[in-house]
Amino acid sequence: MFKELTELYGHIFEEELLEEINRIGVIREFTDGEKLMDIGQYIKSMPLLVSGVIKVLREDKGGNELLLYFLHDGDTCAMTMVCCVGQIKSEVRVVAETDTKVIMIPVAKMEEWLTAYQSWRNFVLNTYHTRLNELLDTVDSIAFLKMDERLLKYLKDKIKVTNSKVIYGTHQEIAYDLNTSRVVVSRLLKKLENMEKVKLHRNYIKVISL
DNA sequence: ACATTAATTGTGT
DNA sequence: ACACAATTAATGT
Repeated sequence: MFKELTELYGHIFEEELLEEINRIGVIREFTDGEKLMDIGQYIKSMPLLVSGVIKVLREDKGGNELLLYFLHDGDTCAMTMVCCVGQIKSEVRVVAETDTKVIMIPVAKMEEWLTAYQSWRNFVLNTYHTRLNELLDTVDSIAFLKMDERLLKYLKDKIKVTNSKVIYGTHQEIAYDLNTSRVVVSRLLKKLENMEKVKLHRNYIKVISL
């Protein structure tokens, strides 16, 4: 675990802190589709992503899900940090998008480090900042973009976080993330295929260019 | 290898 | 949005 730790976070945290994370943190693995945390839950530890992709979702009264943003290695959940400090219930659902490995840090420690380590404080503030920007981005996209543009953004994001030109999953799953119907997604994807931007297959999509 | 079935994707209204 | 058609993958024989 220490090797992965230094590779990912070595440039951000000082030696001393890395060692403490190594000592305190617990590795946990989640498989595709597994929930790391759900709406209404209290949070007792915060995850540091080591590998894989996680998505953060919001749910409306009707049970419809909406994708807020993706997280990948080197990220952590900004919501978690706020929630655990205030002992507040989670407002979001967090689901493993691919098989994922995380380091769990107990709340108490993460608060302690906040005052003890400059680099930790910066890290927390930084991720909070970038997450907020991501969030504003998706707010914009929902408010101002039409479905076809939202889908495009979704595909781009997914390529970025997974580092792969191939997107696995069904049209239905994409529809859930975007909170629309499967038919709409299928039609738009078909258009993109005709424009030679993607190649469609059952259960996966190859991206040619966006 | 073939037939059957289930799941995913495509299309017209 | 719905219904149905077409296609593909998975499974059993």
